Amino acid sequence: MTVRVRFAPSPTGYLHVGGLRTAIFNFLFARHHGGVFILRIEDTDTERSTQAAVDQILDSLRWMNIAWDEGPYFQSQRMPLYRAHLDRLLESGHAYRCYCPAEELEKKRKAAESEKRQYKYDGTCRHLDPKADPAGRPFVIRFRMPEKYPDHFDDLVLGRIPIDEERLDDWILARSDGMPVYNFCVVVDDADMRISHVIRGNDHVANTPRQILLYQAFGYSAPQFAHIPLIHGPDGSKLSKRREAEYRKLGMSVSVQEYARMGYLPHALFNYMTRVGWSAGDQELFSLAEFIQKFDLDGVGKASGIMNPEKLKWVNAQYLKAEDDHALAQKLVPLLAEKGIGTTADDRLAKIAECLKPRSNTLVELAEKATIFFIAPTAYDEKAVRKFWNREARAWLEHLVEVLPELPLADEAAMEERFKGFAEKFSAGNMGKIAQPLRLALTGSTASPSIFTVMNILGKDECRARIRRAIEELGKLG
RNA sequence: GGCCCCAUCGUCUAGCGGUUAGGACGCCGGCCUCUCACGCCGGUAAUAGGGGUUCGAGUCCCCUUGGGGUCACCA
Repeated sequence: MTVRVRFAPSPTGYLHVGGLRTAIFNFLFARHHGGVFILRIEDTDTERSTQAAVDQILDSLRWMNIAWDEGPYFQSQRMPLYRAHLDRLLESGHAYRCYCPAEELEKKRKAAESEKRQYKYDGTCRHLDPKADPAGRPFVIRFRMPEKYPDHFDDLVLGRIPIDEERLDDWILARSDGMPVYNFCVVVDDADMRISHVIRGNDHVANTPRQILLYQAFGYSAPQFAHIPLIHGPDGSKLSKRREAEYRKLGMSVSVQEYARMGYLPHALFNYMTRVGWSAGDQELFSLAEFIQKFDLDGVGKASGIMNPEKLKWVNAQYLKAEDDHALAQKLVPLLAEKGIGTTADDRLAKIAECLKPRSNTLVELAEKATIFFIAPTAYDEKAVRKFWNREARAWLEHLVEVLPELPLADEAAMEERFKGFAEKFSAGNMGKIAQPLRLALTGSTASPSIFTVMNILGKDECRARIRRAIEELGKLG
């Protein structure tokens, strides 16, 4: 049997990380088994579905490099298929028209609630003669619960799930406007698309019995179900778009595209998300090829996980360090442009990326640190000024400006040798005593890549200008 | 509240009857060092509780507790 799986988001907003994880699990499962990964947009809720959301979801998936093999299919374009299936159920008696007004049903529901009773549809229209339909009156289509049904189903990750205790009534298949409802469309579509495995969040387990009954009513065999654990926010509850403000404070988000904005690499996000709820021994970092080779449902745990932005950051830092310097430069260009720095992804920018990547967790951080190579410091760290800019420092910086023309800036190893000589002369061999005042002059702070790398990237002219400016400032200190 | 699911360090997890309960993030030390990082070395920290089963339970069963999910003419 060929594996066919699908990711079926509803386009009511951007792609959120929980959905992303479901997409990843399906994608990896398909690739691992040489199967087909299908994308289906569940837009039967015309009130809430938007084209903008569809675009955002597709963009996020593309950004994550999660490529689908079929689709996207849109449920809104498959009405004839649903109609035909509805008719089939109506004809076979597995469904019937219900004319109960929504308000009345709502009243009954409220009543049940106040009496602390479980609400169930009372079956008012269950035994109406289908031929005696009161023409013109609005109706919904309900499923006719069979007498007999399976007492459980087997979930690939959760195991045996009982359904005999399930609260099942004659639920609605199609709204009064004729639009079929989610629980109906999934089944028709999954059957029509010959889905072999339904891998989805375990917030869907309660829906599964109904869907299984529908398969049964149609005479279709049901796919295998795999309900993966949800990902929760730091407070332990389901990730919610409404909590976004709180998440932002913690350096996280529910929005996939937000991670792009925050400077995360798509594969880092991919790696992190996959590893919550799935593992293969002690390994933390996987290439896509490794994920495909190792991913399977038996590695999926049952317990839900909590999103940990700190670890995501670490994973991202790992991939940042491993990223090619020119590729990084490429990604940096637009971020620098936002800061008003116009540059191309040249060798110089690659060199900047190289020395900054072990010092950054995200692309945004990297771009931030990179500015110092384009814009001379306008202020100097006060504490550092007091500590490093003294009379000796001034003498040393003045000497440096003088000998600058003959220094081999491009040869960092040779520069280090020359500096050892300077250290002997100006600070009794203490490299720190000459490096720090210079670093302060060049960058305005006491933290930067190797001073030799900084000089190399800046070049002689820029170094001279910055050092002179520093000497000037130093002079004002008296 | 009914029903369902889950339960190993703060977090992600390994473990699939016999381990000094392992790894990772974080945190704390140390090393490296021109600063900051990276890296390396070390440390901190867990089997929710109670009953069983067994020669032997993190591993199997039951109960309690805790957490989560779900109860629409949403998906």
